Amino acid sequence: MIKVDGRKRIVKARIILFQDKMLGWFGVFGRHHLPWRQEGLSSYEIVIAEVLLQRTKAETVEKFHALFLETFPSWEAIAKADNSFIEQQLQPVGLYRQRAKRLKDLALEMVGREGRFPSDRKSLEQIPFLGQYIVNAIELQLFNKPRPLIDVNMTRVLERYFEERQLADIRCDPYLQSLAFRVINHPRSKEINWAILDFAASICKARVPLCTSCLLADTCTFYKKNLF
DNA sequence: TTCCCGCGGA
DNA sequence: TCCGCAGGAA
Repeated sequence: MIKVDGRKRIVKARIILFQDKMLGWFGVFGRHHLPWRQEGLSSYEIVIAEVLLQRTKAETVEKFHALFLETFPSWEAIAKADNSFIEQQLQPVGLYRQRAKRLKDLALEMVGREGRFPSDRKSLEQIPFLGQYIVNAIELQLFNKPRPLIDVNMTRVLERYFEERQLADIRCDPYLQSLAFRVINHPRSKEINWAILDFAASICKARVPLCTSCLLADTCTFYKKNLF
């Protein structure tokens, strides 16, 4: 590692090694079947998936999201539905009261915009329910820009393999933000993002990481420190 | 910083 | 039982 601006900067070769390993792993073990990763989805379908995925396991959303899209096929359908009905439909995935209210606000806004998302980041962040994560997800998936999907899972993987963050809030940590961007800044940005999320869910798990079946263990900071 | 919430795995 | 989960807003 090299010191830059008083902080250790991870060398490029280590980033490239991580990217290559992740892409290789993703080809074999990635969750390619997840419905919101298929080609040709509308912006509505993509954003609804992100809304449902908040603090909710992908496996849970997977079983639920087709039914939800059937019930609410468009922003208009949500915008004109009763709040109590939206709550009722969201109940199986939890966080249903908050989600229903915010989703309705978002739907009303999107009806006013005729379903089109603005392409600049500042305008996106003005729209209700669109925080840093979902804005990144929109830029990544709708506008094909390299953007990191920094959630607790990606954070855990990056902290274990590279180095721990400085701040409690992952959205405000400049080290984590810049590291994540370097890692996903690649022609196959979308796949690397998904690879890290899948890898976090099935190998680099929060409670019991499966280091013995991890292809990155030999170069992993966390593994070396804990000597599994 | 805290709350929101049901689900599934350990 | 308990813990953690593709976050955002107050």
